[in-house]
Order: sequence, then structure tokens, then C-alpha cells
Amino acid sequence: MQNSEISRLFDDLADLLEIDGANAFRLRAYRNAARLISDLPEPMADIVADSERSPDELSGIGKDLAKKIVTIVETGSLPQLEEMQEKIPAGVVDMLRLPGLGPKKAAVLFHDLSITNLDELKAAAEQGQIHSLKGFGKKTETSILEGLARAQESIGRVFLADAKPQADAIVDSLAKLPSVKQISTAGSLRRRRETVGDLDVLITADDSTEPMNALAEHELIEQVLARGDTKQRVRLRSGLEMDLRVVPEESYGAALQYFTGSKDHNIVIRRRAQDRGLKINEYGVYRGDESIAGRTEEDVYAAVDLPWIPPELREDRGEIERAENNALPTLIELSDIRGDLHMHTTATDGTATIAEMAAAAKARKLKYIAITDHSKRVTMAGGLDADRLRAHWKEIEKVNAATSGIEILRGIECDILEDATLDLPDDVLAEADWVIAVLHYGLKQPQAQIHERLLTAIKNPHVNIIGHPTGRLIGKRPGAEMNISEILKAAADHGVMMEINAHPSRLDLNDTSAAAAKDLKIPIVISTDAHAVTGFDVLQYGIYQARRAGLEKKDVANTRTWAQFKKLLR
DNA sequence: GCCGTTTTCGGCCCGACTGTTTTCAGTCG
Repeated sequence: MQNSEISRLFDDLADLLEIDGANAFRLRAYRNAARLISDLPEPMADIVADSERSPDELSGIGKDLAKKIVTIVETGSLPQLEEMQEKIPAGVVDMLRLPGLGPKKAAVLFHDLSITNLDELKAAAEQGQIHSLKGFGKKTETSILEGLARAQESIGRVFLADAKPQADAIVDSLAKLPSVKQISTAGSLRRRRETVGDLDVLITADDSTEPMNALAEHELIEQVLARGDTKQRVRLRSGLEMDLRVVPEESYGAALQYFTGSKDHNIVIRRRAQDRGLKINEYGVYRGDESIAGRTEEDVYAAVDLPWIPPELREDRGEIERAENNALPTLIELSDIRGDLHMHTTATDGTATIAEMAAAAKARKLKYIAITDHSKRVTMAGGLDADRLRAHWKEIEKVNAATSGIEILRGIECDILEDATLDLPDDVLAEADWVIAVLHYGLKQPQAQIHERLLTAIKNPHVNIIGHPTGRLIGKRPGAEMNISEILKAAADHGVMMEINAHPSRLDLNDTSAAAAKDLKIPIVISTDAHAVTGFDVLQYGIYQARRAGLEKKDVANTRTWAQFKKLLR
């Protein structure tokens, strides 16, 4: 039982208890425990197995939660959760994903209208049954329908960061089988799209029996949905579905190219083949009946006179023309990154101290970090006013002086307020090493107002970068309305950098906007926004997004040393 | 639910906004 799975059970239970109207502090205890467990650097199962130790040695875990954790580790399930699931249908929990619907409203819809899933919710909203409920109105009804429309687009898609570890675990175990020669993921996961609909895995093997049996029995697999000689479809415990394809060695490259996509990219490639009197399918490249390529992807691309194209670029967004002109970028790698310039500590809503974050960053071979806690507007996080910020900076200086091997910079994540002023005065911002300006609130304002806010920040001489520029949360919230290219032009004019926030639910800027920023020669900074020492782990997903944008090492400012980086600051 | 303790139960980060209401509950971060 993984920490993430234990954490998930507590989060699920908290959702259900919330709809059930449980005490808010009890919920907090469950959610704290869930976060604590998922951030825990060692497996909870190890603590349970150790007779000298118990989960309640962790602050935030008491006798009751410790008992539940032991139950989960030993039996794989939590009786209280199952009881609650009997009481409240899963579809009611789904309603919480819609913006504007929280636990109280979901409970009213469930109890008063007997709505148990999103389909029934849609029908009720369309029939106008909702606006007459107490506490609801016309606007709520409309926003429910809008939220449902958006939720349906992203249904079944999960964050790359959730899908990839599962795919990797399966690939790793299948790769160890004696009969398996080659193995790779394909599809949107291989292209590192920010969300993934299902998993595709390709193998070459002498015989499909062993890998298919092994997959059927893999601990992550819940059910085999279909099985033939060359293709098996399974459902994972997480709900994701996966196709395993067994192909002959002479077709591996062709199949990998075919199943990696994207569809649009492949259409252009196949058209090139036609122009050359060739035919490409998942088995190979053919001239008439004769196979002329297919063993490797390089061979397939070479057959249409192209160099191999990195999967992240295969979206028919100009990569084929670039390949033809030998102008493909050398994409940035995780190991190119030298510093991380966005993170939080216990001063606001982080879980680790300055020193702990610095040590964790150093262990990841980073040479510099900026501590960028929240400004005072973010009250829930205990955001810093000028006095507390200056005291915090003193503390950072102290830790920096006492630490070797990594430079710790004094930063701030300063809110751009709804009235287009900054949350801290200029004389304070002027003292910082690094100022990130961000929108957190009022994201629904009209575009003109959003622009005014962003332009105010961009024009402020102390602002170095705009953090998570759109404020989107993938699959949940679309981000503020803006003309991003206009904002980027202003940033380019004023020497303001742009962030790719690496958090899997943000990845903001997205791939296309980051590519646009590159075209304007805006230095891009890939940041983790870490709120815990484990928060640095998401850096990889920021790199994937940057690769999809075609970014090279030189396009990303935090691949430089801090001394070099400083020269980019205005 | 947890914690700390004045060892038995009270306190636990909360301010702004929205849409509802006509003084505020629910949602958000």
C-alpha cells in the first residue's frame, strides 16, 4: 500500500464527511493527514511494520488516525470510508468538482432533489428545478450547466503526473520478463501532454502469453477488459484504462510512431509518404508490398526524408517544417536546471523551514533557490505584510550565511490585487532579490481589468516575473480571460520574465503560450512552487511542458548560474 | 479529528467575494 493510496482514502473520506456535514476541524484533521502522508518521504507501511514505531509519532496523527492507518495498511481498506460510500453515492462527490458547488449545495441537491450523479444534475438544471431551491438561484443554475459542459470535456483525463508513475511501474515490471525484448509507452503520455486519457504500451516479445498474463496479474490492474493475440485492454485500480500491444520486432518503430501520434502529426507524415510513392501504417513503411522500414522510429522518419522528431513536438505545429530544415530544437533536459525561484516555507503555507527547503534543493543538485512566500492578501496562507516579510528576509540571510553549496535568495510572491495595485509597497519590493507578481483573486474579472492588473505589474520596475500567468487549474478552472500574446508583448517590452509553473495542475504558461514567449525572446523560468520538500519533484513536469513548447536550455533562464541569471534582470 | 494541557475540553489560520438575500450562507483560496 503506497502512501499516495492511503492519502487518497483519507481525502475521499473527508469529501464524504464534508457533504455529510461533519465538523470542519475533523475534516481538516483528515485532510492534514492525507497531505502529510502523501508528502512523507518514507513509506507509511514501513512505520506500521516497525514494532518500535507507530503512525502517531507524526504530528497531526493521533490515536484514532493511527488506528485507521494500521487498518488500511493491513487490510487495504477503511471500513469508515465504505460506510460513508454506502450512505452517499459517488456521483454526489463528483458535484464538488464543479465551480460554485461545494459540500453544502451538493448535500441539498442530494437530499432535496435526490440527485445522485452529474447526469441527473444536468437534467434537473435543464428542467429549471434547481433555481427555486433555497440558497440557489438562476445564476447558480446557469453556472452548473456551464461547469458540466466543461467537466465533460475533461472527463476521464487525468494529470500526466498521476498517469506517468502508474505507466512507469507497469513498464518496469513487464520489461523484466524474459520474453519481452523492447518496451515503451506511446500515445499522449509519451508526448507528455498535460493530461492523459488512457495509457498505451507497446512491446516486442517472442510470445504474447507471458506479458499478457503478467499484466493481468499486476498489482495496479483491477480488471482485464479484453484480450486477443496482440492486444489486451485492462482497467487499472485508479480507473485509467490501458492498451498493451504486442508487435513484431520488424514493426516496433512503425507501431511506436503510429501509436504515439498525434493524429494530426501522423496525417502529415503519411501524406509525405504518399508523395514519395510509399505507404506508412502501424506495421511499417511499404513500397508496394515490400517493407522498406519499420524496425525503429528513426528508420520510419528517414523513409520520408526527416530526422527523428521528439515525441513532445509531434502536434503538427510546425515541427515537420523545422525537421525538414534541420532546425529542430535541442530540447531542454531536467539536468539543465540550476535553480528554483518559486517556493514556500512555514512562514506562510509551506510545510518546511527555509533551511529544510535549502537542504532538499541542495540534495537535488540545485545551486540557488528563491524563497517566495505569499503576500498579505493571501490571508488563508498567513501572507506576509511588510514587517513580517522584512523579518523573514533577515531570517533567510541568516540561513544563507550558515549554508554552503547553495545560495538562498530573498523573494516574494506578491499578489496583484483586484484594483490593479500590488499587495506590497514599492520600497519593500525594491529590497527583494526576486519578485514574482501573481493573480490569485478576482480571476473572473473582465479581460480589460485583468489586463490592467497584469500591465500594472509588468510596468512596475521591481517586478521580475509573472507567476502562473493565467491562474488556470487544469480541468477545474479556465484561468483569467486575457489576450496572452498582448501580455507577452508587454512583458517583452519591459524585460519581465514569464514562469512555467511546474505544478501538474497548473503547468502555466502552457505549451503554446511558452512557445510564443520564446518567439518574443522572453526569458522563461521553470519553477516548482514547492510547498514541501517533496514539492521539488514536480520540476520534471515543468520540463516536459517546456519541451512541448520547443524550449532549449538557452531559452530557460534558470539553467544559468545565479551570476549569469542576474544579468537578465532589468 | 488533533493538540496541549489550567488532565478534560476548548481551540483549531480567515477575509473577500458571489449570489443570494435583505443580513448572510456558501465557496474559494
